[in-house]
Amino acid sequence: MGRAPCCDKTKVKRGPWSPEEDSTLIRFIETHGTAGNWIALPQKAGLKRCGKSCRLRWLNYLRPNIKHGNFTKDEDEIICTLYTQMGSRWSLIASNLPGRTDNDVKNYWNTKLKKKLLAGKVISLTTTNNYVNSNKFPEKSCHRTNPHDLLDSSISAPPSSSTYGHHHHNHLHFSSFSSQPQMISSSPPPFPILTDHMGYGSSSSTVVNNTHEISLMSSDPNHQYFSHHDHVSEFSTNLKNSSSSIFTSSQEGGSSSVSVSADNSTSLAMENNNNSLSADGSAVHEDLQGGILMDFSFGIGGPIYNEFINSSSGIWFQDQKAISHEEAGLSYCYYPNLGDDQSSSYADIKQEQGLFNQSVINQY
DNA sequence: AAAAGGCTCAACCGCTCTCCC
DNA sequence: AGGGAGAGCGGTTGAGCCTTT
Repeated sequence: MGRAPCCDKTKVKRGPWSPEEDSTLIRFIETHGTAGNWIALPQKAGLKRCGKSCRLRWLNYLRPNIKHGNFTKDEDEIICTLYTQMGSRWSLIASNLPGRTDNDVKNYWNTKLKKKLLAGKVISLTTTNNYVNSNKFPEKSCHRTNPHDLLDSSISAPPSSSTYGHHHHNHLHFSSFSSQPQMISSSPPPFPILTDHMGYGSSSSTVVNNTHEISLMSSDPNHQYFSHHDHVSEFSTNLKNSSSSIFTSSQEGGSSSVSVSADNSTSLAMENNNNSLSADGSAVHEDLQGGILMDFSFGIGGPIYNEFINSSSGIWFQDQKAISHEEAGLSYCYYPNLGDDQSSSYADIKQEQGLFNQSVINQY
């Protein structure tokens, strides 16, 4: 048995507010305040509205100093950071953004920011960030949301038995696809980590007519998209000649990717905020030693893609821990010939898994 | 030009929390 | 301590606008 409704739904107006209703509500509240009783307010104000509707209209639209639209990059970062810290607690998140309402932040997240995140265009997430006033954030009801909750996920490609500390051969075993995410290690990787705390973007590398193409998207508004065909062959050579190198995109919230052509040559794409300087990887791989391709931190990263075998997989790192796609909240594939249909992508990957293991892992 | 599909966001719903008697 | 009522919150909806075909 449910709770009694707050008002008679048949006797109150619903739907969009008219300018007249808005001005009536504004005038009343400016004169009398809410008196701490929204339920009684509409009758006193002469509005044929539910008290909850009045409250919502005032808080989300009519009260002074409300900002709408045009979220700034800083606001993006705050929202994303707080979301990872506390989950969808929109009112708390909004309380850290002057002039923003919980409804606005929620809508912005659901319609735009989540997509930006998927595209790798947002985020500088730092574990030390603490925008939250702890007084407003009672531990009692605190729930943290794992990044994988950020996004719908239907593919999991957990690198199940691999360890990333093996320096001689790369034991990236994608032994089975499981619906359960599997942590492959919880220890920090035993090698240097380059970190670009400013960078966030995305990258992809594909093979077209047996030629590697690398594309990058930068957070730099002047270099939103660029490609680095010129560096590919040189870098591919470096990659092939390195029997035990770690290739890291080394950025926070950025990404890296690899492509493998039919002749088993490879190319690597990386993104960070320094755009072209490290886009071909040359600036970041020289000092590193190890055995696998990876991406650190929160970003979309580490996908390994081979269009000839129609597969995609990879390893993600978050807070220097190896995690699966699903744990990273990134278990999707938007690669052209996998399509946006996540379920079919999963089927494709699953079907081609064995071939994928052979062709790709042998590169490292 | 029209239809279909996608997107946005204000508004609603129903639940939990908090306060007060 | 228990219960009722209002406030607050997050999830969801759907009308209207925009874009694509």
